Amino acid sequence: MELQEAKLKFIEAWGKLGSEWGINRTMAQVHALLLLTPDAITTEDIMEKLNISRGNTNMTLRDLMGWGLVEKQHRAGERKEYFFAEKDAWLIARQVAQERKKREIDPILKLLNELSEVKGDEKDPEYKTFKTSVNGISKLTKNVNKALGTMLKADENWFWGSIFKIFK
Amino acid sequence: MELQEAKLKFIEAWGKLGSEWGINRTMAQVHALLLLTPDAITTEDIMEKLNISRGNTNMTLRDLMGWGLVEKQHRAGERKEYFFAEKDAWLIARQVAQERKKREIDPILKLLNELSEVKGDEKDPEYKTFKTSVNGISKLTKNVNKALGTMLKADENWFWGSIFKIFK
DNA sequence: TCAAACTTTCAATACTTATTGAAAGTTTCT
DNA sequence: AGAAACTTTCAATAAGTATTGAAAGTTTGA
Repeated sequence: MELQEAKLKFIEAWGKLGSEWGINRTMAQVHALLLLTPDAITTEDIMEKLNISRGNTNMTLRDLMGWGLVEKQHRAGERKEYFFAEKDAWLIARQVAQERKKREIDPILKLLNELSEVKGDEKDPEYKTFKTSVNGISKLTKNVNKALGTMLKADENWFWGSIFKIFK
Repeated sequence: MELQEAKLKFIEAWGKLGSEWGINRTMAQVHALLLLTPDAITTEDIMEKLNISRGNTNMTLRDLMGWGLVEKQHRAGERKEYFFAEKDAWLIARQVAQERKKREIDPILKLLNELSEVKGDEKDPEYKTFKTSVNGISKLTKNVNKALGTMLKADENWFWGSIFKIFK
């Protein structure tokens, strides 16, 4: 496979994966492009390579910066802004996990806690089922969340060492 | 909070969470309803409670059965079909993880392997960056996938014991 | 202060995905 | 075989998301 073909395939696949996991396809593709590009590039470059509009490119870059996946670069004597992505896979995973934890897991946990408090008649099957389901999900989510929190605080070496040595 | 209000909130939140993670909102809501319902219920019941059409209900139930989250129940002397959901949080998480691994992670891993094979000039920065990014993502994905695979095979007790005791 | 160079915004529009509902299909009973 | 009871399909449509592009905004240097 040619390098150029491989790059296109990667960008396409990354976009698809993103959309399957609730991340805007364009956002994933711009990210992929920046991952594969050695130096920082301009909005113009991105528009051209991915065939997307200026507006879309601008908003997507803003989102990516919001996720901490992309940074701006100013160059002395130049008016244009340049963008580049962090290329370390572990740091990328960390940022994405952190962002989704904050935006999605934390709110649902808050609700699950409230729902766990709901009182009712222990003899009522509706109540018993509600409690069983909510408590089970709540407990599991809390544990997953705790694990995620620990990983987010941890550094790369700890992660590769402690976690993956469990799995052969 | 009242039980009925709590149930509605749970269904709504579950639907939202689902859609944020690329799972059809209705599918997540039907699943939530079944989780909260002690006994098996009919298509008609679901249509009524969630205000959705017969067609939508039917297709959603089919999907849920495809994910192994819901089962059909036949009752002697009855023509109608009844549906119910597995209520154990761990089993649910397992099924969802298994399904997404198969549909989404396995294909991307296959591609990453192919992309890792691409040869090029080690002095070309484009090639070097491509290699670094793809290899990093590939390695991380492989490890996560391996971990997931082990967990899927493992039983509940192993999971709660071995994994979560790492995190305080 | 002006205007060129560049960035940001957002209403309009295109695209994607979900949903409806009625017709077609199936099963079961008499 | 016929018809009632129920399920499935799928073309049409609605709803939800993403994208465009041109106008407005900003910054910089002469």
